[in-house]
Amino acid sequence: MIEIYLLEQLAAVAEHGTLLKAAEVLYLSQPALSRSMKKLEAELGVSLFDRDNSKITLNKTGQYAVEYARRILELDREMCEGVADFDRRQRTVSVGACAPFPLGELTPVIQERFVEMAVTTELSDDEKLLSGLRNRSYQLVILHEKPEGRDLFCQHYLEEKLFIVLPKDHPLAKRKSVTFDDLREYKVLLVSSIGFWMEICRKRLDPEKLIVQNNMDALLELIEASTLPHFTSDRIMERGFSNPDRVTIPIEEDDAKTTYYIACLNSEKKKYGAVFSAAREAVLRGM
Amino acid sequence: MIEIYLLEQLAAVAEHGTLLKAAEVLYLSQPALSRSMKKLEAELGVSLFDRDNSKITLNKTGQYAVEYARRILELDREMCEGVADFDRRQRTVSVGACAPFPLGELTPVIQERFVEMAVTTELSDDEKLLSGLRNRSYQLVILHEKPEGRDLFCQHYLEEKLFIVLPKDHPLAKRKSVTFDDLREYKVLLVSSIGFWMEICRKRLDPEKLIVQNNMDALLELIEASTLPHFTSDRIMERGFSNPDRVTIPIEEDDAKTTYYIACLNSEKKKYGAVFSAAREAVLRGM
DNA sequence: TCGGATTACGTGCACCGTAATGATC
DNA sequence: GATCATTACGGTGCACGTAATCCGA
Repeated sequence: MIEIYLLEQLAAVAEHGTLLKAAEVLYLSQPALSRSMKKLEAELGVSLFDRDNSKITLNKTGQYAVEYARRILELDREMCEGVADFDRRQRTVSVGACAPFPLGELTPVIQERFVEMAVTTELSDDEKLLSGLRNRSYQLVILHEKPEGRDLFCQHYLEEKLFIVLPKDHPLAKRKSVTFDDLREYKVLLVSSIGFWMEICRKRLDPEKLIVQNNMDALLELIEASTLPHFTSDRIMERGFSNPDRVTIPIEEDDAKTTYYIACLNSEKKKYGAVFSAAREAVLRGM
Repeated sequence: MIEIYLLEQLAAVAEHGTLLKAAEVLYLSQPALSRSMKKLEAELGVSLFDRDNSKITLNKTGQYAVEYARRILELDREMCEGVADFDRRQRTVSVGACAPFPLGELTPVIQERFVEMAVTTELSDDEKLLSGLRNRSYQLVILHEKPEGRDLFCQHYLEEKLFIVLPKDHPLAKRKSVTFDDLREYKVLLVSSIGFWMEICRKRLDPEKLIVQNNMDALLELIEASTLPHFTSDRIMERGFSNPDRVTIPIEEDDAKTTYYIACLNSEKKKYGAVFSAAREAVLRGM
């Protein structure tokens, strides 16, 4: 069998034309390369070069061999990366979600069931989440629309409903409820990592009026320091986050409430079954 | 990069289950294999086995790696054979023909133009000759039917006409010409290597009456020693083969005469151009 | 006690580099 | 005299084997 290092050297010679240049690139001496090429020819039982006593050039057979060499080298490289990648995936659960709240809820549930494994999380939109699920970039995803497809296992997770937080002297502060249209004329504080909610805000509010922070801490500072409106949700409030100096008003719109679904590949339903049931129980307990 | 010998060892371990068995098969000691597998894991940066202190079994990643290993090994093997095969083809012209006479004529013509190369010849039927031409098993073929296909270059070669050779006292000896039907009731001597003529004989004569020799010498002996009819052709007689003790009568049938064509792949027309023109000239000279 | 993996240690070969030689421009 | 391949020779790393150890049925 031909060893890889010989194929690497052959490929380098093919690429650089002379033994000298190839040897430089390979951090090797010409004699070593010269011998290697001879060895290669001996092992294959054919001559790969036309030797002109001061110049070697690949002959037809040599060119043919180089094609094989490149294919084998490519496969070898692919193996190195592929195996490492596969291994990493074996030890990590990648969770993708369309919104931060359900992700924050689900992550500890997963971690609890897969103590050995790393849990990585990511926000994205439903479409990318689904394709990522199918190409194994994600093992679990949280969506805000029930997905199609017999290859998927999907379970209802929880609901979330948006509220607006206003200073007490805000023109809308006395309202029982508001709509997105009511809010259109006001500036609103937002953090960028809110998943699909950002789309909703961009669509239903005036994009010019959105003051978006990349950093959660920055947002909290601004909430403290300013009197600008910002969003919250029933779920967040349940977790005890509220501000007695402000009023919190529900947004009465379909766009302001959503249902989350957890999904995985049907083929991995068994593996993640514990997560699904734990998630269901957690929701029931929380009610 | 992972060397081939490590992949071979991995594949053997995967195949035989234990290091011990695999080591035997590989003519290697267990320690060597043990180290190799560790080295492989180190180079890939992953663990491939579950080690149970007295038993190693491939884990998921290991199984995944084995798949790659097998693919790479297969490609490496394919390279060894493929390159040797390619080289052999570079140095040989394989000629296939449907009949021995034109093959015997053309072979020296080819050899003259490709002095460096080996010329191998083979008899077969038109169909196999054409498929062999297309899959590069033959570089040149001699057919008795003009082939279809834009990928082929084809040139008329020569005609051949069949005669029957009879003892002077044979019932048909006085005839100016005969048909296959006239010959049906008589035993006929044949040699097996006559290409497509054999099909004609089997179809037009009584197969039971054909006395087929595998060996040309055996045929010649029998021709001398017996008074059985046998075939010859205008072309063979031109070459001076005739027997004054016998009469030679033409067979007046379409099936008893044929036209030969030489063909090669269009893509190799340039390479074999000299053969085609030399063949044409030889035929003209011979008339 | 046997099957099977690992550790420890010494050895040889195969691949490498340096230096010299050859060949062509 | 450049450039580039090959031959010659001496060095070294690394893959190997042997022997010893460990562990579980």
